[in-house]
Amino acid sequence: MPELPEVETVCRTIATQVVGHTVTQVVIRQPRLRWVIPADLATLWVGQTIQSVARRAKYLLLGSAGGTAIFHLGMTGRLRTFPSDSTLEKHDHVDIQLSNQTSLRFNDSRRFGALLWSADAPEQHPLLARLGMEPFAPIFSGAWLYEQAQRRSLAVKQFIMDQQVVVGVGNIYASEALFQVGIAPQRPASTVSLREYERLAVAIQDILQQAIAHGGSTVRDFQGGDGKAGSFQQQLKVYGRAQQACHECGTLIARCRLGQRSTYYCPQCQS
DNA sequence: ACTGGCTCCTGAGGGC
DNA sequence: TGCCCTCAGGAGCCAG
Repeated sequence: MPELPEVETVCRTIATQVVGHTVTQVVIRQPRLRWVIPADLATLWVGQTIQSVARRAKYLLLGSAGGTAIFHLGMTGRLRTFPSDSTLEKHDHVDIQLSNQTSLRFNDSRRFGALLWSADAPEQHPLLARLGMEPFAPIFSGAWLYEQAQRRSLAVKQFIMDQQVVVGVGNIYASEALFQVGIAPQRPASTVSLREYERLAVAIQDILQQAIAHGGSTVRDFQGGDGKAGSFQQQLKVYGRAQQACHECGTLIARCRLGQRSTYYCPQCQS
């Protein structure tokens, strides 16, 4: 699925393709995404010139004078430009036709994605207002994680996946980052030391950087703009490796569920 | 104020 | 070959 690195890539790519162009028509074939696309979105958007494309967490923000369109790619969402007359494919739910004869097309087989509209400053939209820190923000640090973790009894893996704490750490990366620093995923967040959070913060950034370098991580669903699956999955040390030998110590990788999510760890290396 | 469980959806993969 | 069942997951929402 699109993780933070992939969303950033999509953001940069479409920015070069849509900024400065005017929306001439919005075709909605399937309005029922994670939330129903607002009925007045097409009316509000048509005639607007896209002035900016930005990312906040995994949300993509297409700004114009009259408001901001907010996309989320969910797990299987893809957002690409095509010539306006190009052939439709299955799950092509929305087309934003632009004045340069291209169409920004949203395809999402599982429909966990979203397309919403914000008339006001998008950062005040309910979905964005309470988001946590960007992992590459200069002030993101172990000290900050440590501070946030006090009085939090939930598992540290769920804590770093909490979008109100730090954004963009998905299920795969959470398991991998915790393995990298030797912290057991089920430990209550408040029991992790400052020193450990300092290493964990670095590991989160490191894992995300690696994923970018390898073109994404998705085990099953993600395909990059070139249609190739990302290769980062081959770098995974624990995710999806239940009952296989740990690369570090040979102990069998364990699997458990935390917050309804598959969680992988080495019982020997992580404590 | 937190936490855990539920929910949306389709497609992959396994068993037979 | 095909059918059916299970599982996967981002993350907001809500009940406890």
